Amino acid sequence: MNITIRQLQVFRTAALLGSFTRAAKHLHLTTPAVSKQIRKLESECKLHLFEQSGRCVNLTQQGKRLLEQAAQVDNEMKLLKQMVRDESVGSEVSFSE
Amino acid sequence: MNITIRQLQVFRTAALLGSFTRAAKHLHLTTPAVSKQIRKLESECKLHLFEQSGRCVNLTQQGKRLLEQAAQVDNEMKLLKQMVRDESVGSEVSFSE
DNA sequence: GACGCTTACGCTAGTCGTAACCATG
DNA sequence: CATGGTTACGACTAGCGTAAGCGTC
Repeated sequence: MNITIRQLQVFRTAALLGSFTRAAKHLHLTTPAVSKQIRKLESECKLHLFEQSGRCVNLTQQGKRLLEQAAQVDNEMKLLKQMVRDESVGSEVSFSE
Repeated sequence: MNITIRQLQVFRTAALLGSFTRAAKHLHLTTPAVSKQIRKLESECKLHLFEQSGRCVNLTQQGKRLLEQAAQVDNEMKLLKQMVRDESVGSEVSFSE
């Protein structure tokens, strides 16, 4: 069970946008990259996250639950990065990113 | 600013055990691996995390603050993994890990 | 036939271990 | 001189892009 922040980030984007292609554009990636990250996450979790109905993808029930929890993790991670940013401003030159 | 779960995990272990070598043993890694992860995390955050006093390492003030926030992230991540584990048990065979 | 997800293949970057090095007690 | 952190180097894995394939409208 090796879940990465990156996988959750890609998963969340795809879930919220309802499309791998749109998620890819939003993250400045390609569709295959998104597809593979999702697939890897699914194999790590041993869960079906998306259901392909026609030409668009929808979250499964398990996917929805994971999405909620992933949002929590993402939120804490955002707080951490914000804190890091505040700290580094006080001590040395902060390079814009 | 590309911070990974892995880096935070290694950082937390090293901080709590007060030693890179002990952290390495605890995580089934080698000392250089731990040292490099910490160093990479420091360069990503642009923060000094550890202060080497003699032959043992101690957290700086910034390090202590990061440790607290890292614990929050780790906690949410643990909840996520727990949730995943519960879900996958209900749907298919769960391989022990 | 256009759009969207998937698979195959190659490349680059990240991660780890072994070995050698340096500093401290 | 024993212990602990760092640097150098090589091997392995992961992540991404391009190209080609397949199904749906």
